Amino acid sequence: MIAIDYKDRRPLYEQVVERYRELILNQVLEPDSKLPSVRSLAMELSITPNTIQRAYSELEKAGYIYTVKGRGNFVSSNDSLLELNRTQKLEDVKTAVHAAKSVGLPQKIILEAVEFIYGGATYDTNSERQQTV
Amino acid sequence: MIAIDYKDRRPLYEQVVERYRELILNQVLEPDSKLPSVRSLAMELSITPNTIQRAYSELEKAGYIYTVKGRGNFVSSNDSLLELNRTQKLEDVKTAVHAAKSVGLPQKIILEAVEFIYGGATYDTNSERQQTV
DNA sequence: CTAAGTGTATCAATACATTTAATACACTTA
DNA sequence: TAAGTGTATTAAATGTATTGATACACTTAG
Repeated sequence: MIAIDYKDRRPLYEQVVERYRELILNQVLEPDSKLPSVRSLAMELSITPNTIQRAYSELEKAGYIYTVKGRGNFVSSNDSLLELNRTQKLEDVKTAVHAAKSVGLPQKIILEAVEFIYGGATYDTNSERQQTV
Repeated sequence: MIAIDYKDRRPLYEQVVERYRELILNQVLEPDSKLPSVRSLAMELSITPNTIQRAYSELEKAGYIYTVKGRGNFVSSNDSLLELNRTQKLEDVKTAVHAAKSVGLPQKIILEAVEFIYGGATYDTNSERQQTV
């Protein structure tokens, strides 16, 4: 399900946190579904269980998962986190657009890119198309 | 001109690189203008000259500045770097928009944000307004 | 109940990158 | 010549990540 990138300068535990954070926020993993056990994921990634434990404890502290001793770790259903993720994603767009404007990229280019990504050619609201998540 | 953020987890030298990179790419610093000397900037930021030296050598290696022994470090004029920066900024926008779409944000919201940032209400090309860099 | 699988908590040791500190040397300019 | 510049080197201190090895408590399956 996930992989470690040794070219990535970030710590291993942080990479694990990041991967699962995305999987959960993008609702690839359903609420209450079980994560791999500390030891099994450690085996799979060929790293020590301690590192996985650290990743899981961070995920739990941030509210992405909940832990049941003796049973395992499970995806928590947290609507506020999902909503926070949405607003964060919009902020990211704004930040990127600001940066693009600051280097002189014309508005037209940006608009074209947005339209292309959303697959439409009009500015209508009813752009409810199928999403290839 | 620049500042160190000790809450930032990244290394000091990398922060210095990042700040000057932006100043140069956004053309706040003109080509051939002189950067602070290794020792003076170290004094100003209350860190060791070694760290500044490392930052400057990275900036030079990447082509953002050039060095003259005994004289100092100067901003280099590198059009390809500026162009690369523009395309990178556009890529950043696309990446952010993709992420926004993937969490269900409607196209309309994105378009409104872009229009607001560019200060216009129309979709015309001639949106050559003054930029508050 | 027992065994296996689970999370949790420690500790020691190692490895690595960052940063500091202290020099020393070569070059340029006033 | 003196002061300011970049450059190079070495040593030490620091923080963090990671590993390895245990040990303990809990839950589930048999």
